[in-house]
Amino acid sequence: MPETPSASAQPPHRRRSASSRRAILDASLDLCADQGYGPVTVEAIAARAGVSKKTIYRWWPSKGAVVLEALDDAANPAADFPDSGDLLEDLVVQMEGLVRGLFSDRRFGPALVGLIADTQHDPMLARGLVDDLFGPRVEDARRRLVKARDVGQISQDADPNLVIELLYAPLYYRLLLHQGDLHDTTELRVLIEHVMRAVAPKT
Amino acid sequence: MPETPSASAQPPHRRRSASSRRAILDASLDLCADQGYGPVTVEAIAARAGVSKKTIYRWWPSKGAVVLEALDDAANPAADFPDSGDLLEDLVVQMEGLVRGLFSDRRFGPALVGLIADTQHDPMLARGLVDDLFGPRVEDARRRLVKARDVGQISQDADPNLVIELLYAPLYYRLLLHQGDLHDTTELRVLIEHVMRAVAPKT
Amino acid sequence: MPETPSASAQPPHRRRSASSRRAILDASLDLCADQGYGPVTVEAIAARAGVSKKTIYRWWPSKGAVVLEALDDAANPAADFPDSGDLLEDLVVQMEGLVRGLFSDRRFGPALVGLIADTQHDPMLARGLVDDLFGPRVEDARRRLVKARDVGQISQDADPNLVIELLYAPLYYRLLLHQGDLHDTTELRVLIEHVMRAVAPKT
Amino acid sequence: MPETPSASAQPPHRRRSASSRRAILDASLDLCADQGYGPVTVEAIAARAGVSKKTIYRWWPSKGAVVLEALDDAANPAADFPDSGDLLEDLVVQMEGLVRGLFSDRRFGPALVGLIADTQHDPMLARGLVDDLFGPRVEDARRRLVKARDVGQISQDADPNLVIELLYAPLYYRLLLHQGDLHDTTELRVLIEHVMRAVAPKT
DNA sequence: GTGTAAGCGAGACGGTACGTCAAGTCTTTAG
DNA sequence: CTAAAGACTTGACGTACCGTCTCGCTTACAC
Repeated sequence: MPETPSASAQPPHRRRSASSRRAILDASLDLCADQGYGPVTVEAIAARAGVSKKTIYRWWPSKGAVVLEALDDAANPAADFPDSGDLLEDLVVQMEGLVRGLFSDRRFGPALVGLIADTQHDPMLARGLVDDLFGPRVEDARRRLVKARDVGQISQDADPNLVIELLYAPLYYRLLLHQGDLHDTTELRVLIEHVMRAVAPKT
Repeated sequence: MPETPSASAQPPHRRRSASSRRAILDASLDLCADQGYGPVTVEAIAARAGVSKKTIYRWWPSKGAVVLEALDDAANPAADFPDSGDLLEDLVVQMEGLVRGLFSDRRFGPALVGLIADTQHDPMLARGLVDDLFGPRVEDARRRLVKARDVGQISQDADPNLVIELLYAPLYYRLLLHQGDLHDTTELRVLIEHVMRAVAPKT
Repeated sequence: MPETPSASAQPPHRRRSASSRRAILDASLDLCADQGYGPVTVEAIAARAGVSKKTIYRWWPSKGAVVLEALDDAANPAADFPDSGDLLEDLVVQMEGLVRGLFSDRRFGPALVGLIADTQHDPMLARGLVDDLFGPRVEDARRRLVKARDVGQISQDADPNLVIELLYAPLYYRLLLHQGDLHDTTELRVLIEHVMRAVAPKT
Repeated sequence: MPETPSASAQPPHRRRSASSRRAILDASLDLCADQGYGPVTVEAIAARAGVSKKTIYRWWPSKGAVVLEALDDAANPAADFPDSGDLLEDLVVQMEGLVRGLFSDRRFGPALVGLIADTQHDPMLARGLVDDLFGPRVEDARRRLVKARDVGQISQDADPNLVIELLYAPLYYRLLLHQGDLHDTTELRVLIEHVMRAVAPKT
């Protein structure tokens, strides 16, 4: 019997410092909160994290990549899409959580906006943003909507992707142009109700 | 009243060069088209416009202000919101024009996205963007929607501002995240129809 | 009749700052005196001169070029080779001055030694050192020796270049290997007398 | 007393790798030959020797110390000063050997020059250079000259140290300033003859 | 008409940050 | 315990732009 039968050895990096990584990710979001994304520099992240620039450049290609990983890392815990059976209430709950993160936590909103801007001239970063940060979360929402459609809560014709855009795009629109609005839950509920009306099942 | 007889109170600069201004605005958009907004520098704008940096800094406080004025300048001609009486068709026409500008003309989309990003750490620029570029155009749309509501084409309860967001936010959402999609007019029409259904007048 | 007939206009740089140049040259020698040539950095020169690094790199290709110009600049005043008719006394006077500069002024010796070292991997700098710094001074000495030979003070067979090496090489030898010796004038005179004996005219 | 029975009191390091040492010394001279002393780095030496940087730093304090040991090691075999009774011919033979090493072997000249430069800000290295590399060889020469003086081949007044400087300083002078000259044996013989004339015994 | 003062091109300047390189230290893994 | 591998902090490298600041030149206005 061969030892370690299915074990495949792949030590890609040897001994990367977990504490440095943590400090860098934390520092990057803290600085975004303080000054906004734009003025943040790799130099400043390194200084605040108590880390050398080289260590940052060893593991990330750019400031954007650091912030992206930091956001992904920070957002992970709040991942799962609720599923109580009541689509409208589930959407309210999920989007309220998102809004809280984007608008209230000064660490997330500015960071995300700046990141989006950087993707305009950094295709790799754009890939990362869409695939790693937005992708899984959009997929969660899509699954929830497909399920709702299957049980007849929304119209058979409704395109989940379009619904997602109708729901979430206004959030980002406000985040970008009126940084800090939409604290009001009522407003959010009104938005969702409108979208639900647009895709209501045909009687 | 003979005060300020012939003075029309606008001699702010006495001998500003119109040709330099043109060259600068053109150069800024051209460079945005070539490389995206981020990598564009005042230095490069000056060089391409055949102008000294000093001349740029004399009239604009930052690269963002230049690009903002350039966009405003370029977008002005295509301003007026159509009003044929048929709201849906008017929206289709107007939004198709907008989409064409944002997605097809490589000079506008990237410039606008980068501009939005810069507003995150430049409040003056944010004011300028909302007041000068978006403001008048949103107001046009709002007026058209109020009129449609008055004649009963959409529900009395419908909030024009919310409708505007439902319509336009998805455009910007795609512009930012999937730079280049939504060439398809059909897709655009589907979006508008959904929103119209959300605010359809109650029978 | 043409005005300013032979005047040729050639403004190579426009408005180079003389005060920055002075500050940079002074700072470079001061730092050499403090720490020796090796540890001196362009960064430190810039900081001490109150000047930006860019200003240094605009006018000089390397630290070595700065120090070379600084040395040349500082040594210029003491240029002329004495000529009293008495070769031996002239040599004593001239070499004493040189020794004083190289061994006593902490700014010159270390700077020169480090410069020589850098020439080993910088051919441009080597050219500059030989042509600009050593060249004119060696030529002065050569002329004095040729004159002495013409009037029969040294042998007709004596090669001025060899005499120069016999005289000056020991100085540099000590400078490099026993940094700081040879304060003693007597010792210097003994050296010169030996060399004079080697090239004494044949009776 | 049976303590430390066969110990000959030299276990400073218990298991130093002789092959690593050889590889490091060789690599350091090879790199000096390729690029000159200045640009050589400990990193590059380690890489070329197939050795970790730590191993170099464990046994040597600096790049200079490595190169010094490498030079000493390489030069040792050719050490002994010839003594045929004819001082002039002995000098020619010895100095020709030296010149061959310094000027013809691209490994030695540049390495030595760079080393000398480093001594200007590294007193320990200066000690090592004078004591280990130059010291024994100068002492050899001094002994030969004292012997020549004792048998009346040179003047009783001649200071061996001064003679050494008159002979060897021009070599280093040329090595430093005209890297690569003096291949010509005739020139060398002329130099020696001049010095001999300077210290010829009085009638 | 002719100063004269502004706009203008050019570009040097003091800075900040870039992304890279090497120094010298330290830790982990293998022998 | 030594050695390789290589991650780490530090600090300088040489470059790119920033935004400010003279320079002369041209040019439109006010005398």
